[in-house]
Amino acid sequence: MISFEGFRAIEGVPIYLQIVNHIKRGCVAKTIVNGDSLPSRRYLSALLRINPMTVQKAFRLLEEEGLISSVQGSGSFITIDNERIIRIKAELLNDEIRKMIASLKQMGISKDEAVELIVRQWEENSDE
Amino acid sequence: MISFEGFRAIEGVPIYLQIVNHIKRGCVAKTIVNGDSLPSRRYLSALLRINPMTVQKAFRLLEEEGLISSVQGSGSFITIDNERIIRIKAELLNDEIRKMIASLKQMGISKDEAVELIVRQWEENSDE
DNA sequence: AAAAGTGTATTACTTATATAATACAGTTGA
DNA sequence: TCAACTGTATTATATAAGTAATACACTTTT
Repeated sequence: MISFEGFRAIEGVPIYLQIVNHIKRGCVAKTIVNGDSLPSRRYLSALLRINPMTVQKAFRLLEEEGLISSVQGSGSFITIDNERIIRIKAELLNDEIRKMIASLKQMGISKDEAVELIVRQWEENSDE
Repeated sequence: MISFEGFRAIEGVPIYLQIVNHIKRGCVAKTIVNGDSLPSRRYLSALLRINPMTVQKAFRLLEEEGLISSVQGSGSFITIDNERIIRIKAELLNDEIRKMIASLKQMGISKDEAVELIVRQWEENSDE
């Protein structure tokens, strides 16, 4: 069963998208693998204290992308292969880093400054 | 007059927030300084091809934060001091880097991998 | 003075996000 | 069998984001 232990909602980002990203990032990190079962919509909505329909929206998107498969009465499970994971990894990494670099450049930060700040902050947020 | 030449709308982020951030980041980068005048709401809305009320919302937020001052009939201009800029810089940098690190950690990326990816991508997006 | 520019305010509409309450259909397991 | 779980569907409501049209007050410029 896929875990949502470390899941922390971020304000300003739609929760259904955060659920989608949680799954995608887990696949990239190999903490989620093909065949893994997902918690039920009702269970997850109770765990995250959100509406079942919000979970349903996230699961529907994942199903439309072909990352999960759902069976009425039974449940949902991961359906993904390595080739797909590699593409998702590249896509997520590129988006995330590109946005941050664009932002820091707009702030007049140099490459070396950026690396310095990132290295310093990498350890700091270990426990939060 | 503050320039919006390099302004590129990012999908998924409210435009009024992007305008607010454009001003804040410009202040941090010192490309925008105290006393600079802003384009009028109507002019900027035409330039960015968005509704004047969307620009108004961004300007209202900036005014509520005390970063700009508006005079009816005349225009709007930047009102900010160095102490404020330092605080905004720390705030923006921290938020941006923290979010990226959190995301990359969820993807199982190591610190060294992250630095490598960022350094490589830093030059690549110079001309986009 | 008057036109043309400024900021500001109001109302209405569309879409997205999230919640809420039900209902129905299929599977599992005691 | 049947209760308890699954996924799925519908309808309604609330808030935020963004667009749209219009109006008014003020300042600048001619």
